Amino acid sequence: MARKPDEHGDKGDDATAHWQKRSAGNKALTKPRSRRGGGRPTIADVARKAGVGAITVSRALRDPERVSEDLRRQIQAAVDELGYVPDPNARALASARAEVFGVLVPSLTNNVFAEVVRGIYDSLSDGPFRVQLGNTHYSGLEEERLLQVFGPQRPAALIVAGVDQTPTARKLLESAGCPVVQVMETGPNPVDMLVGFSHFEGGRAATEHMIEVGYRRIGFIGARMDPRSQRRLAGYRAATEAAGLFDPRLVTTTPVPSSVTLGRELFRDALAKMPTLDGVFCNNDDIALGVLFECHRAAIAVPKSIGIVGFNDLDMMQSAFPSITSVRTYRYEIGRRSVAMALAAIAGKRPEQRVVDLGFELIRRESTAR
Amino acid sequence: MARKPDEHGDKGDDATAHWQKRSAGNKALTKPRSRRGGGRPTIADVARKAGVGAITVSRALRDPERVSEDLRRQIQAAVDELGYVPDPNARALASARAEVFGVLVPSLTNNVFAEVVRGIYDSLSDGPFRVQLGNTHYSGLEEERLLQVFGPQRPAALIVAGVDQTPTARKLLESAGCPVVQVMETGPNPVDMLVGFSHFEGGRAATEHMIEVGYRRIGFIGARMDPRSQRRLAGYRAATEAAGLFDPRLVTTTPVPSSVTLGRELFRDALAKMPTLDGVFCNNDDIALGVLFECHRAAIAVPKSIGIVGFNDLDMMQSAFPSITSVRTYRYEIGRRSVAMALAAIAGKRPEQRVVDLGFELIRRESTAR
DNA sequence: TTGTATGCGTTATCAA
DNA sequence: TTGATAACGCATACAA
Repeated sequence: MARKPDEHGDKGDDATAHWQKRSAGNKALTKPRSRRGGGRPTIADVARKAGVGAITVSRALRDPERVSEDLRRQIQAAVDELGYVPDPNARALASARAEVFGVLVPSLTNNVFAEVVRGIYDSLSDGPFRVQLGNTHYSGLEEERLLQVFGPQRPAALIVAGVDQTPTARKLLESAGCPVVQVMETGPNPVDMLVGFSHFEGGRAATEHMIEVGYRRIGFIGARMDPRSQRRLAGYRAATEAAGLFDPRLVTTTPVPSSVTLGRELFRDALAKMPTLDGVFCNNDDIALGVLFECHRAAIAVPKSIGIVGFNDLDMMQSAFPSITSVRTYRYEIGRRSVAMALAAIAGKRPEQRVVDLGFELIRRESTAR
Repeated sequence: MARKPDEHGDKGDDATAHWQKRSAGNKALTKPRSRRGGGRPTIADVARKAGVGAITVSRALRDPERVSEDLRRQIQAAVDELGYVPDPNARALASARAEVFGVLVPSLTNNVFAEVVRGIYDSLSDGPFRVQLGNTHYSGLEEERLLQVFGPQRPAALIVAGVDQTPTARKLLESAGCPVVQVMETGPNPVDMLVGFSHFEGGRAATEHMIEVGYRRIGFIGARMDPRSQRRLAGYRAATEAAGLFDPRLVTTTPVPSSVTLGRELFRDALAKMPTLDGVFCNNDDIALGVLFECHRAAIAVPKSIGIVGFNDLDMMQSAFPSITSVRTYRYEIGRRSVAMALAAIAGKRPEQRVVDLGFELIRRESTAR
């Protein structure tokens, strides 16, 4: 039952848009009273009304402490009456610094980064800072390009996902002239500040858990395989090798973007390649869910015949049947923390810890309850 | 197995950040050579190097047609050599128009809006426009506040989710002085332009399908219940009433944000309230998945004992076991289309159709295969 | 604590 | 087609 109506226009409206109408009668107003159509009040208007200098208004708005009680009140009254709002562009131009946080993430729809971004937004919604969000599509080149676009804007801070910037990107970050926070990972050489956790350790902990509860032919299934997934795989490998359980044929990966459906397919592949498989550590929760569904469909008992572990601990992991063991990470908190650190740096109080590891937690559930 | 390492600072680094170092030796350079530390090349530098006026450089960059072949080449050479990039803030100030799309969505993590946003970003990544994203948290007041913040920036266009703006918000949109596109819904009185689909018809189609295949005690389960969900519910009600099947006790809703876990709980509630339930139309796919999991857990046969229909058709619907019937919507395409319409309006070619209905499609799957 | 002069980098206006 | 001049709205530097 598809419903895709023909597109229909409005009844004959003239070609002029509502928002263009205003430019109609403005022709011969002789007075060179600004090119702007809007005629929004400026700081000068406020100053005049309050009977003070423009700079005093500017100060009263940005740093009330530095203006006497009296004037502050007069100015506030004038501001309210006129409905004055500072022009962020003029402000940025004059101060050589925009009240903007540049944020670069590899994906907008991947829930993991969406959570980080949400944390950033929530932390910034109070203050004067806007957010300039960029989608790198998991591409280093895109990242470079976006950094080049962000630069001229003179952002107040930069928050970027990951620690694997290209040399060019890294150089751009270092010369950005503002605090930089790398998020979602830990690593040895932060450009400036860093908040995240160890994907390697997360992968290792997940795998060790499976070994501990008795799984012996544990596969790794991973999609997209970005640097973070590579590190989870490395953690998996470290754990299986330590237990003498590693076998390259147990590893199934693809650069294809992750999805539940892909999880099903990869699991089928893995099983075909390695019929004795008795457990899988998945790249992420979508893949894990796909594995679970495929097990249902193929009537493979979970956790008895196959154990499953995911990564990130999305809400659905706890509700799945059986519920799925996963590595819980603190994405929202990472977003919040990154802003807090940047804000501190902007305020001149650089945080003592430039590297913050928020850790993770393995949540054991039915999918590995042997 | 939690791993939450103590936070550790860097080895004693002085309090000065890398990005502040540069301000060190700039003290007595006597020459009032700009307050800016960076000393990035300006349009004047390019003009000098190319031996032309600044305004010609400006024109050559924005509208090459209006500059002679010769000068254009010289200017381009100078630009490349100097690595000149226009300052967006200065540009915005001088032209009274920022190359920014303001985008307002109720949630950053809800996949539905994330897809719309992704469509918007992908459509805008080529051109000069930046995106200013705002999260309204499903609140009309937040929306007003964000609109007030966006206004002074003089955005080139505004894209907002939904058609239920408060009167104040609507006024702000109308007086924004730029094209406005409302997305995700259809409706009678667009502020300017509109692209979406009918949630009412989607809800009705889903319900009619369930009736058609033989379900008789069909419940509605809905979380969050934003205006779009309300319309889906209205569609459900229209269909059940038309068939003489409506009963208020079949409806289970909550303002609580949606999640898979919540889906399980609401389904339990619904079943307790109405043990004869034989099908549920869910608000969205997360809820539907929760219902499915709860059915598994309670050993309720799907689709035999209970039929399930979701909304939006996320990828996991096709992979679930059994696969879940859902109403497919075109979020990404809505995002792209909204940008295309805004861009056309900016270019002075307002699209003939100011209202675009992208429709939906009911995807029948195992969860309703009676 | 407050004000004056000036600059920020770019584009609109108008004339050539 | 090109250019000189004057905004654009605000903040810095410095003086009062």
